[in-house]
Amino acid sequence: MITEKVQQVVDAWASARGLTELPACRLERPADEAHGDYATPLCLQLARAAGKPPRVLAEDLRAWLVADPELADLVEKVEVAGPGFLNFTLGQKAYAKVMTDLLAQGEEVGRGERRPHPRVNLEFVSVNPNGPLHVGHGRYAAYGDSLYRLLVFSGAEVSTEYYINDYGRQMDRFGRSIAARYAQSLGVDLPVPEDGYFGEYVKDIAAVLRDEVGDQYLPVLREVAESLAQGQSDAEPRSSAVGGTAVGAELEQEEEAEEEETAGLPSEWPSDSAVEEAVTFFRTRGCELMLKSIREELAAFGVEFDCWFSETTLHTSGRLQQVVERLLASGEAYYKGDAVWLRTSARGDDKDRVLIRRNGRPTYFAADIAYHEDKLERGFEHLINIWGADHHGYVPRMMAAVEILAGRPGVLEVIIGQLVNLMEEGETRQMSTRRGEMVTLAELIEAIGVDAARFFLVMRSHDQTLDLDLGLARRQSQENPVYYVQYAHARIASIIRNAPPDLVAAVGGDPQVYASPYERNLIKRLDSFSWVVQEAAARRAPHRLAAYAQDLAADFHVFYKHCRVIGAPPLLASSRLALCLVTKRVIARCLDLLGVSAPDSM
RNA sequence: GCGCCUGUAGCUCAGUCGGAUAGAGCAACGGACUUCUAAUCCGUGGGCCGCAGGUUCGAAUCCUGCCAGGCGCGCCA
Repeated sequence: MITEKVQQVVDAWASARGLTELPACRLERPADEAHGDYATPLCLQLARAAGKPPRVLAEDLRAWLVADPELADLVEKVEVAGPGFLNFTLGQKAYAKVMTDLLAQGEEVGRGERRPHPRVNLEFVSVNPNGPLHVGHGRYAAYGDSLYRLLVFSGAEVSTEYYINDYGRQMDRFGRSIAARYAQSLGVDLPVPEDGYFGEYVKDIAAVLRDEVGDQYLPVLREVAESLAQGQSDAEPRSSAVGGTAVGAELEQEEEAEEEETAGLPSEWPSDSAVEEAVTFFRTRGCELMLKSIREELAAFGVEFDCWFSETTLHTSGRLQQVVERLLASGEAYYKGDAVWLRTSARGDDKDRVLIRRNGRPTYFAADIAYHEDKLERGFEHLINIWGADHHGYVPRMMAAVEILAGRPGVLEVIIGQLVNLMEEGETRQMSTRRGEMVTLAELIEAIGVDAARFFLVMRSHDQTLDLDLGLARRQSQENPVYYVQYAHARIASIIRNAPPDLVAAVGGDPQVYASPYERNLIKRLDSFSWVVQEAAARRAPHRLAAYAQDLAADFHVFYKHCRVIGAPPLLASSRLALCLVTKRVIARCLDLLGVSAPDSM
């Protein structure tokens, strides 16, 4: 509030002095209390352009600020300090005014003005439906969902989306793995393919499908098993690559690196129509079941999506072929060496990329282009994708592709989240969906609960790799800062419960008195909430909300220690209760934006 | 080799796109419950902001080079 007022006067002053190129007049909270409640280095920044010493500018501006009657009412004094800082000390009225303003905003305190444009599409998680969510995915789920809530609260129009990679060889392997477990459970020794999925969850899916179809697919799989037994002499074990730890990363992708392209099913399995049909069944149903479980797990984690988009539909609807044809027609794509390429190198990529392979099959990239075209056609004006750091090499080509589709740059924004480093009692632990070695999100939630897990996963910058030691997390969950914040909320709820009804009813109607530094610090913190929201949204940095919530809780706990509410003289009591009420609302909002509950008692 | 991210207290990390004496939590030590919830509060100790230059009134922040760690660089998905 003070910031806006000061900005007005500064603008007037600047235009009167003929100063343009004005940097934003930031009011900072100085570390040293001797420097007032707020300070700005504006004049230092302006000195060069103005051709005057900063202190001279500051004195001049100070005169303007002091002369403004409205500002003079709020600010006790303005001082020129140091090399040219302007320090503001707030007066009594400023605190009452801020509080009146915050109270009037009710539950919506801090919410930004609604901006219907640009319509934003936010895609995140998008885990392949061939295994359970692990904690790495959990980080993107927590981050993406908090970002979504934050963007909406800051005023943006946002829709969330999960892209289902339910097409391609990865899914075939998944289907064959389920088929093998299905056969095994019925007494047929059909081994899981070497490039298949070995996790226990595959057996669970197989058991469900066995209940669904009985032994319907057993004969055909028995034939497969016999055929494999005959020709197994040339099978050689593939070395098991061990990559980094993996969060959005799927190790299986590395392991297939040198593999030959094959059109249909992998070579070991006979490729007749009956086998294909069986595999299709297990793949399709397995994918559905896996997706269902992923969906339920995310919902339990507090994460829901507006749209679940299937990659397969891009292939079956013809959209993929159509977009490639359009790109060829416009000259953005071309034939070379029997393959179709896209001119991404003309738009910042290292080289052009293949859309349609020599063998006629489209690349994953081509499907992604069709997908993003679909997003644009659905009316989205800004596309945000959250990817793991292991996909950052893919960014330039996708940016180029969307630039071509949209006809202008800047439509696609890719946020790269760093990975989660899994540790077990200090030892690095490798993860692989294929081998079924992972710490699942469900495990983490079971160990420390949704609130602590979400807070932990989102409280650090997404640009920072995150170390997670499950054993340590379990032991230290009581130290999770989320409880510190929640406790402040519960304490306030308790005060409100214990307060006389007439006191609660009177809140907001009284003139307010805030004289102590504990009350004033809390008010200043609350006053900055809307700025924090806008800043966190603009920088795609929900972790700032976590930091803010901790600061706010700390300010409250100190206030609580020193300032009694119930039993204080009536005017003071209602003023303080108002402060409690606003604090409670802001804490609850912060926690909600982080997907964390705000309990009334602990 | 090239590209992206990171390097801040013993540990985990903030640091408001260049501001005043670099912050918090945990860990260590010492205090505070007869009062609205002690999951709290108060105090103490702890730092070549990876290293070296540069830009300027001013650098953890911007630029260059180096060092270290993570990730990536397919007609894989």
